[in-house]
Amino acid sequence: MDVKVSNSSNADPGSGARRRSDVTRDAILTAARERFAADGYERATIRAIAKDADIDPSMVMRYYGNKEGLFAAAVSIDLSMPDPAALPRHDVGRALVAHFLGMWEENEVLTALLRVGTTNQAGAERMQQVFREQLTPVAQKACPDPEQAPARAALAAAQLLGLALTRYVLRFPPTVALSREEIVAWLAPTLQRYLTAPSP
Amino acid sequence: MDVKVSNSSNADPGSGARRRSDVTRDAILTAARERFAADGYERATIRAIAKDADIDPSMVMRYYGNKEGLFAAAVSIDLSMPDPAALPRHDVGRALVAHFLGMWEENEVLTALLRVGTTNQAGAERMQQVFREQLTPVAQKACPDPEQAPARAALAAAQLLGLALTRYVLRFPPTVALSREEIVAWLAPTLQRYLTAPSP
DNA sequence: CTACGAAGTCAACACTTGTAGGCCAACAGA
DNA sequence: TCTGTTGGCCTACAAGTGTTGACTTCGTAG
Repeated sequence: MDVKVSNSSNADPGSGARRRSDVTRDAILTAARERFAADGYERATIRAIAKDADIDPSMVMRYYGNKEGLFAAAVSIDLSMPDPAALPRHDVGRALVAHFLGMWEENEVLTALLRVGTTNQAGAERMQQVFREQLTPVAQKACPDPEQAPARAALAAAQLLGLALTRYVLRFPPTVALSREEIVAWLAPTLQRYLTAPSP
Repeated sequence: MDVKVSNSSNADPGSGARRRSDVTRDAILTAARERFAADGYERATIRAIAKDADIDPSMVMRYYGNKEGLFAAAVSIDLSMPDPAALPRHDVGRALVAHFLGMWEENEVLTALLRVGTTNQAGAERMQQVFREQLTPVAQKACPDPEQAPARAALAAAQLLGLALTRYVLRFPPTVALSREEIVAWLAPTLQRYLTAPSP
């Protein structure tokens, strides 16, 4: 229950006291991310994760308290959205789609969160939080009326998540077959309209 | 193993020999649909479904063989797409969005399939099949080059499934707050473009 | 070197899961 | 009425789950 806060991601060797166990902790997190991404919450068992990380299942409990704690620690998302002010307003749609495609392909955490979000309440809330905190600000800068930002961000999220769902989770063959350039070309005008066009 | 084919959904009282157990079979299917929609595949246990249907878990096994058999029997989807020929080509986007919204709100099976598809291989394949067989023909009639129909249908599916995901599964508040009319107004042009516009 | 705390191992727990098989009651045709 | 079939319930099992606590090993400060 009294799990100590990990600072393993804080790569500051000066102030942060690195513990001897940090390598194990990271191995657990890496294995957890893979399993959650591949199997979803229920089928990613602590035993399987521990086996992947080549440690004892009880270590997972010791370091992360319980399965939910492990999930929370494993899935911390930073969409690293570009500074909205720096985005060209007339091309924000294209920039967003390209950015998201890159994020999604280099980072399995997003797939993990999407898989878990559909089955697990905590996962769904985490997903909400990520998009609210990280996508809405962009919408706020881009759209004509700031009050509409949440709705416009939600529309954009629907399009982006739908693409991720069909491409990286359900793996619809035609969607997988599309090149990144084609996807950008098709989706950019959609995002552009959701974010900047006047309300229909 | 030798599960007999249910004809409970075939409401032909003349030829189809109705069995005494059909009411139980239907109760099981109804409960299964609810549980799969609410909990996904893993967390929808046979015991819970049986309890909802007010029968013994072993009945589920007897009638549907195993859990996968139950899922297959419970989730049979008919999007009942309107005849593509009857659709006005210039307004196919609006018609599609409206149709899908109606389908999704009256039929929890779609939510069940979406939830299960993200965790379960069989679910993902079933989902693929549904969209391939039922959405692609519409795209074929609507789009300029029939060869592009799968890709265009996939783009439309991404947008529609993304909306369903954020509205009915993840329940993003801004998406839930949108009225059906607003959703149609926003998404119709997108679908229209994905299906009918020239390739970008 | 020694002692102490951290890191890691092992075995077990309480529980849930899908699934199997035996048993009894209700029905239908003779 | 008797008999074979169908519908239904109960108990049980083997496997797998998250989780716990006691034990051993290791690294290091004194």
